[in-house]
Amino acid sequence: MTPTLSVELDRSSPVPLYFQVAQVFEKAILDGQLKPGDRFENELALASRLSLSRPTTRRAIQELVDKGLLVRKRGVGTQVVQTPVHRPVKLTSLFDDLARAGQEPATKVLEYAVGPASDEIAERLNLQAGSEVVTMRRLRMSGGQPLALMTNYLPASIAPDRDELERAGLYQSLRSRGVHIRLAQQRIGAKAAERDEAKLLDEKPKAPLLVMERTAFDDSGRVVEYGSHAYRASRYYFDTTLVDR
Amino acid sequence: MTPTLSVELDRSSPVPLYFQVAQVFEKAILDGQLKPGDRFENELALASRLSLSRPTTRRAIQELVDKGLLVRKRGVGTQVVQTPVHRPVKLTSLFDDLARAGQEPATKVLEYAVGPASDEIAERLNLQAGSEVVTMRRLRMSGGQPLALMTNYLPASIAPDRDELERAGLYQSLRSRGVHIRLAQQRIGAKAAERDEAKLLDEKPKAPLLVMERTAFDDSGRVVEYGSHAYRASRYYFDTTLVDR
DNA sequence: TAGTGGTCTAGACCACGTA
DNA sequence: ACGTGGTCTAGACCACTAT
Repeated sequence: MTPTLSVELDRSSPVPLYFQVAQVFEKAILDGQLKPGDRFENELALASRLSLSRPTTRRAIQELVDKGLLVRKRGVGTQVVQTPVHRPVKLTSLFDDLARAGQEPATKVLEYAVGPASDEIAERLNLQAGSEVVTMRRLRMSGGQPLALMTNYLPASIAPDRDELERAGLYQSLRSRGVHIRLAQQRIGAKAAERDEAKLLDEKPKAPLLVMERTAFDDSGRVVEYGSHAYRASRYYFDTTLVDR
Repeated sequence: MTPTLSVELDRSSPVPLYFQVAQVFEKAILDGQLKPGDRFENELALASRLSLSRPTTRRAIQELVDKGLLVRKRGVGTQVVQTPVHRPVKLTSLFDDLARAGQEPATKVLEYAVGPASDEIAERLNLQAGSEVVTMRRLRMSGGQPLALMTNYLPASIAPDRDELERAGLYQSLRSRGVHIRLAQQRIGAKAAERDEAKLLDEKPKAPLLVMERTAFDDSGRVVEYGSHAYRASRYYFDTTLVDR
């Protein structure tokens, strides 16, 4: 039997109603109050029970479908997925991820340089050739061990200075400068470690590395950052959830 | 200047209006009719121009935001992203991807076995221990070269037979059996090739491989497939797009 | 203040799957 | 035939940003 969850809504809150509803059910699913395979209340019944319009209720449910917690089948109904996902994919940086997981990340800034962009970097950042660009190379540590070697390029106009970079992550620094990253294109692959990479990451030369290239955009659609990262294969992976809508 | 795109709608078509609208603008962006950085028509104007309601228009725009082609900024407007994404991430299999790219994939089925599931596989497929499971090991070729070594486990009740597997991809076979995959959880990492993997993939032992583990669910939330794939790092990568909503 | 996107309402009709 | 999700309408009010 599917339990009927009590949902308390705060209409004076700035948090959207659909989000409040989604949160309650997300928690119920992850807590196990709603079990894998359980039938979910249908939209109309739920809307009526919560005194909400159907579109608002529908949007709440859709949030959970997009997160991979619910599955809908036309003409049939909505059900809780058998193995609800553990880690939703979000638009955060590695630093944020680790900080949230309580891993106490630390960053060593190996290089921080300002200068005219090479043709390749100018193109990747969508800047005119020769524009001022900050190049940074950092070693991310976690649990006392090297985890990732990260090379990033940013337009000099928005790049955080070296001190700030040491304290916070790159993304956090950008946020505090009013730059809001809204979109990222990533390419994930693998390669063998070069000699210098291996040395920095405490791996053997030709050890397998997980590599990620990322281009990040702000809410005006401008390129904010291009990064090329290499992770120790033994210590990192990417989780993704794909939904067919 | 932002050109005003003419949009022809077919209200008798089974294709949703929001989708028809989204398609027209997606094509315009990818064709370059709408250029990176261009201001996009605002919702209300577009709705009125197309004689559509605002929610329908909004949904069309949202589709393109989710695909990483547009960026919206509250109080400001909507703009075309500087470097529109080339490959949207979809819920398809490698076979579908390659077929679409005209690479003429071919699959060699190395192993096809039916038998009781091990404890680990039973758990991954959310089946009772000892349930009948099909284990398949396949080598995917592309352009005459090995590309990926794929090991998959499926409940015997829905698994395609060996012949069908050779002809079509796994996902296409499942679709033709009425199994619709709606959700996939993926974990992407890297590792060094084992001796047997290296031999099959025409790589040296310890060569870097890109590995992906995937659990796929159907529209009832049941586990349909668990797969563990290894790709030659030199020949494959994953593209993903993340959007902050 | 004007213009934009973000949210919300209260209905409606249709398509699909199951019984 | 019935119940479900999928789509669509025609409005409304609010929050944020720039001028």
